[in-house]
Amino acid sequence: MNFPKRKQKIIEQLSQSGEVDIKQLAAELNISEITARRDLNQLAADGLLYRTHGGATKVNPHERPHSFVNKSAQNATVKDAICRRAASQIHNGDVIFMDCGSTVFRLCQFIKNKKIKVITNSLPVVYELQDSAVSVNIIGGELDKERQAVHGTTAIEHIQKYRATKAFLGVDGISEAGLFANSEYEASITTAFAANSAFIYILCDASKISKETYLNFAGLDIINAIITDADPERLKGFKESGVVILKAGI
Amino acid sequence: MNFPKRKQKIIEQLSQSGEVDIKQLAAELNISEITARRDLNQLAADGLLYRTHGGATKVNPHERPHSFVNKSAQNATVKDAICRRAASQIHNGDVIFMDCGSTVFRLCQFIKNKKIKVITNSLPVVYELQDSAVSVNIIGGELDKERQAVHGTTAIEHIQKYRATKAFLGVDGISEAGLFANSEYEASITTAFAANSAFIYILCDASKISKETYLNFAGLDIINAIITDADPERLKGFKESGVVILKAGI
DNA sequence: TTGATAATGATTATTTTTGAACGAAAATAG
DNA sequence: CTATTTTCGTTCAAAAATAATCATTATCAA
Repeated sequence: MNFPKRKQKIIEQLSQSGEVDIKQLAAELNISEITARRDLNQLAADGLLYRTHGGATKVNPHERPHSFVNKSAQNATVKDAICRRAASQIHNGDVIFMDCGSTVFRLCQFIKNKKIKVITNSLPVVYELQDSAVSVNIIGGELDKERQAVHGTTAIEHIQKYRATKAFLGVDGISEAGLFANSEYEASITTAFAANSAFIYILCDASKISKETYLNFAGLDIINAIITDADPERLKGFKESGVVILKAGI
Repeated sequence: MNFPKRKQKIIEQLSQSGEVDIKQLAAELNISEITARRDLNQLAADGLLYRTHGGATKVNPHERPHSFVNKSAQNATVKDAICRRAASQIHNGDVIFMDCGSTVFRLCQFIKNKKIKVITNSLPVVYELQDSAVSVNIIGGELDKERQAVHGTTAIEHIQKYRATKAFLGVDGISEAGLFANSEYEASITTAFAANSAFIYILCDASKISKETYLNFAGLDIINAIITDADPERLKGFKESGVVILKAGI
């Protein structure tokens, strides 16, 4: 039996019973445990299930099936690890900026009970923090329906009125040359956030490291730290810019 | 049984009975007390419950995300009739203000296909117009979670930057003495909308007519028209202020 | 056939999870 | 207020699961 066939069986059983077990899966599909594990890992990487110790469970049977949540399902485990690390940096009383990246979005679940203020241009973040202890400040301006976020000159002016203790931002790419974005809009928002925050964290998974794409809108000097799952070896060059590297344990 | 599975059980029991006990949990899930304790600690760290000595309690006794929807569903037919009339006043190219009232919210469904710009402080309106032809501009500022709307000085400043052709606003009461609101916040937002719009409509069902409540924040002179299902006889006195009465046919 | 590539399995080292023990802290009873 | 009981956190060890590495097998094209 090949992988696509097995994948189908796994998904099927998962949707029925809600969970699968490595041992039982190996026996049932007549494969070794290591292969069963590899299968589950691959499916988890595609966001089709949540990996657990010894097996897997369905993706969020409890959470609201809102269009917001879907986009961020890719690489959920890696992103969650990064966000858990990020959340440990946030303490009661903080005022934080959050931008509209899918990684940053997953930070919401870990800060719901903190007594902090969040200033954001991301609708999914607003929605997610609606029933939480967090005080939310929405950045005003034109709504970009594609990205479900606010942008434009009004948004920039709004940001400039506020000062945050910490900013948690995503990028499309980052290298020793600095930060990269796929659009001017994202770049200007990120720059504004960075200029008005005391400490700036970049959240990015390994795929963004050393990736140079479209617009190099700022140098590494405007940020203070990078939280990532990537091997610190790959980030050695970054340290010369005084950027702190925080490794997220998966 | 692994952690995600246990987590699910714990949350489930918590939402039912409101509290869990370490000993009972350990016996029920067939785990040691120390593991039960660790589970509760982790869930508490993620803000999913409150840790107590010997157990845990629910974190959010008030489930209120439906309150807005419920309120908006009351008198639905009447409100829809009012909104249908209001929608007939809106044409392509208009720039309109919409506030956070439950009546105004129902206007969304009638304008989804119009090529207009909507400027609003209401989150439900934003969500509702997400997949529509309408270009949305969100007013920035502090989020009032109770009313799911933005308010505060930043919001007022934001409104003052824009000019609308028409404004569609709700009130808590209206009489010959003018407009009434239940809070300063709503009053200041309504005033700001009115001051920056060329033509101001008030949407209100019969129950609001001649109702004087709490704060009389403005006279009838700041508005141009009232769209209502009420008998025009009851509104005779209003016409002396130059206000147009538009009767909504049920 | 032959070589290259991908999938699978086996082995080992590492990590995670779990439970037990014990002193410290908190709640309760007297 | 003190003593007792309960609960908590920490440390340590065992067991399970995992990741990493290497070997084997299967597949496919030249």
